[in-house]
Formats: sequence, C-alpha cells, structure tokens
Amino acid sequence: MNNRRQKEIPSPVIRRVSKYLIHIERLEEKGRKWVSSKDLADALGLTRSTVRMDVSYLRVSGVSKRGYAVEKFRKTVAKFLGVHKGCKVIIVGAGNLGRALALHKAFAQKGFKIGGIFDSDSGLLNEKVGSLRIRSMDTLSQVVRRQKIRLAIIAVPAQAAQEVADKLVQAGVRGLLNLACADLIVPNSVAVIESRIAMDLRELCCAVRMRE
Amino acid sequence: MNNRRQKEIPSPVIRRVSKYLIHIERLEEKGRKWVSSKDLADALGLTRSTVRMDVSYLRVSGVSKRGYAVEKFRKTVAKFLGVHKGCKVIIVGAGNLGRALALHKAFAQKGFKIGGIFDSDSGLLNEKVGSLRIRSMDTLSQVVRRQKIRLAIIAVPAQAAQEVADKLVQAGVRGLLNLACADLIVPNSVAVIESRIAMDLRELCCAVRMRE
DNA sequence: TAGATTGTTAATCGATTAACAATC
DNA sequence: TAGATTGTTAATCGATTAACAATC
Repeated sequence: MNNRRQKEIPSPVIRRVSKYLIHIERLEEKGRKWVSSKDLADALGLTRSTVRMDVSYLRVSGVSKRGYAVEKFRKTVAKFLGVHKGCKVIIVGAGNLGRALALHKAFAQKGFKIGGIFDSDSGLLNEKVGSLRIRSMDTLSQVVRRQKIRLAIIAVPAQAAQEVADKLVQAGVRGLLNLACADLIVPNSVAVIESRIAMDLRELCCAVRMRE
Repeated sequence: MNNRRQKEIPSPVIRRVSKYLIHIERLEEKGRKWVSSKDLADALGLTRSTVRMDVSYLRVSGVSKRGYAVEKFRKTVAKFLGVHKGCKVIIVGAGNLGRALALHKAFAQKGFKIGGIFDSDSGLLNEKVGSLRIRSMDTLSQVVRRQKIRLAIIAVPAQAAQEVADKLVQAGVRGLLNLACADLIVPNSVAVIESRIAMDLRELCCAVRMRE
C-alpha cells in the first residue's frame, strides 16, 4: 500500500494494546507506579512473551526488575492509539441504539466527545438527546468539515447502512464503527471496525455450544 | 480440556462463519438458490481457499460447478452456530444501553428473544421497557433457572461488571456478552465475548492513524 | 551479589493460501 | 466434452511462545 510513517502493526497487537490501556488506567487510578509484563500477562490471560513483544512495538522502555512506569506507559499507549481527550465522533442514526450511545458515559470517560447525532427521519429533527439536537443528514457534510470530524458510528438499520457509509466517506470521515448487520464496502483509505452486537451474540451461542 | 463432541474449531473460523450467515440470509431473501465459494469470498473480502476450508468444518457439501445450496447452507450454519428462533438472552443493566438493546430490532430478526432485563437500582423496578418490566437482581437466579437462560448481556458500568458476572455464572448462565470496559474473570466453562464499544472506538482511532 | 525482569532472536505453532485431482 | 467448482493436501506465511543474554 502507501508508505506509512509508522511500522506496520499486526492487528492482534492493536487489539491487545487497547486492552492494556484499559487495565493500566485502572492501575494508575489506584496509585500503582510500576507494572511488569508478568502483571499484564496474568491480568489479561496472555504470556509474558506476548506482552513484551507487543510493548516492543510501542516506544516504552522498561526497567529491569521493576517493569514499566505506569504513567509513562499510559501516555505512550494513548498516543500510539491516537486517543486524546476530546477526540470527536459523530453518530448516524437516532434510534434506540444511536441515542443510547450519544448518552453513553463510557465514551467521555475514555476520551471521546460526541460531535453530533444525525437521522434521515425529518420527524426527529431538532429533538434533544442529552445536550445535542438531532440533525438532518443534509447538514452532515458541513458538520464533518467544520469540526474536522474523522470518526463516525453507524447505528442505522442494515438496509440503510451502505448509503450512510457512502455519505460519510464522501464527507471526509476516515474511520467507521459499524453497528449495523451489513457488510460495508468502502475505499481502502477508510478504516472500518465491525461491532455488530447481534453477530457477537451468535458467536457467543456457538462458543457456548462448543464447551458443552 | 474436557472432551468435546464437536471437533475443535479455530475462532477465526467461527467469526467468519457468522458473517457467512448474515450474507447468506440476504441472498436467500433475494431468492438466490446457489452460492459459490467465489461469491462468498468476493462479498466478504476473503480468498476462495479460506471459504472452502471454513465450509469444510461445517457439514455442508457443495456441488461441483454450482456451489452450495443456499437454503441448506443457511440451515446448517444456523445449527452449527447454535442459533435457533427464540434463543433467549437476558440483559443486566437498564441504563441507556441496556434499554436500547432490549428494544433493538436486529435481535429478534436474528433469532434472539430478550428473556428479561434486570437492574440493581430499586428505583427502576417494574418500570416498562417495551413489553418487559425491569426486574430486581434478586430474581435473576430464579428467572435464569425457570426459563433455562444460557446467555446474558452485561450492560452495567465497569465497576459493577465483575459482580454481575459472578451472579450470572452462579445462576447458571453459560455465555456472557460483555459491553462493560472491564476484564471479567470467569470459570473456563463460561464463554465470554467482549463487545466494548469504547474500546472499538480506540481501535478505530489507531487504524485511522495507521493509514494516514 | 543474587534474583528478577527486560528486550530480542530463534523455534514453534497455527492459520491462510496455493495447488490440483475429482466431479458434475 | 470443456470448463467451473468442490474438497483436500501441501506450502507458505505470520503470530505466539521459548530461550537467553543484558541489565538493574
């Protein structure tokens, strides 16, 4: 593909690193100063080797016998993931799920700010969701440009998902979190993470059967 | 581990198979009778080899030159995943997210039925969410036993997640879908799928940065 | 110092892809 | 028949784990 500033990171590593961050944040709250690869491995059910390999992708250097400095680790990981206070996200779809996410406290806690909620149903226009007002899809592109929004959550029914994705991509959004049960086709330059709860449930169903 | 009836299936396979099911269901609605490994591979961005290997784990046999019979494929995959009409799930946590999921239409469409919604806040007791009433945590174990519930969705704040998981496990639930930003510790006999939207957003953040 | 832990290289393991005979 | 597709085995690729010297 195109030449990247960053070394190519395997996606299992990224997934684990975002788990490390959650864990490290909790340790920091508790006042812990140091964490070792063994601590992390035990807490997350991994091997020490895996943790150390993952850490080697970051620019965190550890100290023999003590491990990694918690605060520095947390800062470096947050920077690595591109997470910073006030990273803005918009939500498309103001149904039950879209509204719930707009009000979801964990987002703010994890550094995200909801930059707007949109719906194609003009009956919902201007209705309040927390401190936000539901906006029309016509204003989407303008909002994305003005506020320099890069991330969007798709919380619309499956049939509408592709059309919404197209609009978002055209408006310049760079990453989509897809909650709809639909496979999205997007240009290579746009990242998509699937988070389809109904699909997860099916996977769970299967996992349960496997261990019976 | 314990001896299983089923051959051990790699989890990437399970994840892909649940994607096949979504796709196949749509094809069936459209009246398609046959689907080939090439069709599936193209639709989901995989190689034909991968699709055929995955299919070989199922008990679907294909026909040279035509591929797989759509209806039979769909039925076999649904059975393989353990998904059947009316598979019951309970939701713990009647905050924004829990309520939204209780009302979420995609669940019913995908064969799941919400068997109850629970919250520890007695102020919410008996409040209506769609056709359900919010129940107290004290009744959880009874409901799980009577209705033979095997799956639960955890939609409570991170601090409460482990306690809720313990209660669910004790009540006899076999699979947990965790929406809380907390790492759950459960016995090996219980399956856990993580579906933490805030974490997914962070992963997305990172993915976006990678391709800049 | 002795012991614990990092950082990195090499070995292992498993998943994906390629290849191809069998089949319709 | 010729061509397309399955089903399976072998080759490749990449991720995980093990091992160990360096370090504090």
